[in-house]
Amino acid sequence: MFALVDVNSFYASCETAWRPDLRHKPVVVLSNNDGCVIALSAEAKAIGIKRGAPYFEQRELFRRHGVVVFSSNYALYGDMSQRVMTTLEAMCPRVEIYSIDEAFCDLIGVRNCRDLDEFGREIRATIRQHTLLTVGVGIAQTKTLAKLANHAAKKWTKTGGVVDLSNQTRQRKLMALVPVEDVWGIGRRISKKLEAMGIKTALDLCDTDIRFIRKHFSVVLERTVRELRGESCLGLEEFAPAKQEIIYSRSFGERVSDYQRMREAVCSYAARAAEKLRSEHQYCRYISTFIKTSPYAADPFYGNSVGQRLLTPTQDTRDIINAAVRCLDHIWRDGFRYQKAGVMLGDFFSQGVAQLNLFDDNAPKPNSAALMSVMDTLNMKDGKGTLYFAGQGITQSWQMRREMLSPCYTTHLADVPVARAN
DNA sequence: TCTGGGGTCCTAGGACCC
DNA sequence: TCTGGGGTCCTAGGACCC
Repeated sequence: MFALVDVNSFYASCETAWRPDLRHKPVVVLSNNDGCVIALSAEAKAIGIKRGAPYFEQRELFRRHGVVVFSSNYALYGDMSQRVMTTLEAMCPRVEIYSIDEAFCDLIGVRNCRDLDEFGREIRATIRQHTLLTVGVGIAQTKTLAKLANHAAKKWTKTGGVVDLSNQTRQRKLMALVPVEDVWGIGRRISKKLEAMGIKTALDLCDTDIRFIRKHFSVVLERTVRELRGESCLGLEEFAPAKQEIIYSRSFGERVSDYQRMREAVCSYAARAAEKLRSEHQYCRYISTFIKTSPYAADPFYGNSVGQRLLTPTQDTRDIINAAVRCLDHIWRDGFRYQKAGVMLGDFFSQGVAQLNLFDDNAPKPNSAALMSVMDTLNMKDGKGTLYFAGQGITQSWQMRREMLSPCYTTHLADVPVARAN
């Protein structure tokens, strides 16, 4: 038995938790670079603002309705997330953190001594008490059904935010009401195809012959159908498997047209990616760089990527910057207004030296581990960027926009204003 | 003027081997 | 007239998730 617990309007709720004056007001949070809307409070949803819509298109609507707008503040959301997960881990024997705002809980054991619905309500009350955040709880035999139950808990307020869907008659009753595109694992493309086949509700999908699904779709959808029928195919993954790749990419605050500035950005992104790699205790052998212009702009599109395989796995920022810049030099073209770049690391090893190679012009550097550890320690201590490489540049005019950033209430207390004039 | 970022899994197709 | 079969590995691209 699984419970899916997720926070309502997570990013927006993190912002209002620290601003009681904003309760019951329409609040939205923007993506990086203040690009589009990624989170909305209930009041903002009621106005008809859409998730994913570009900010600049809706600015007028926001102004008319007095919508309060925030840039995303991941330092705050990450810390609030940890508080929610810690509470869950104290209440449930096994927890899988599925994303920044949701977790699956294993209810085996709990089921023997507690009423599940009542337990769900206790989770909800405790998290609210600890964090001021409100969660929805869905309970069922499979992850996909638990997701469905959670969906129902959010949609129908009279459930009080908790739905126990372990009863099969209730499962079928609910599935008949849920459009197939709302099922976990069914995206836009597959729901279109299913609807064209006359499969419109979750119940239609549940009752479709498994051989038919297998013939027209992949094993992924087959699993979803089995899970809707109560056959558990996806287990609880309490310990996250090691990552297979690490990506660092950002849109630029303003378009980049000259090579020097692009090189600065790529060096910085490479350094960030290398930092993440070391925090995962991994070494990589594959490094790639991509750059692209805006797909929405009227001017001709250019996007390209190229990768390079090293002879020896590394976690040294200098190696990674070198490789990323060599890749950039392969794909750079003058005369475009670039919107975004990124650096990807792959082909991971848990130890550095696989085998020393006679022909490696990029051989392991002496004292590399000590140098990297000094850099990481310094940079962790006082936010980011105390110590950096010359190639990353000083002015960094390509940095992303975050014009409506809230204070990092829980992690950098010095930033929090005592009183706010407004 | 202005449209996010970071991941995973699966499949098809090509290269290569015997 | 007629030109095999089976396997692995790798990569790119599609689809999905939050």
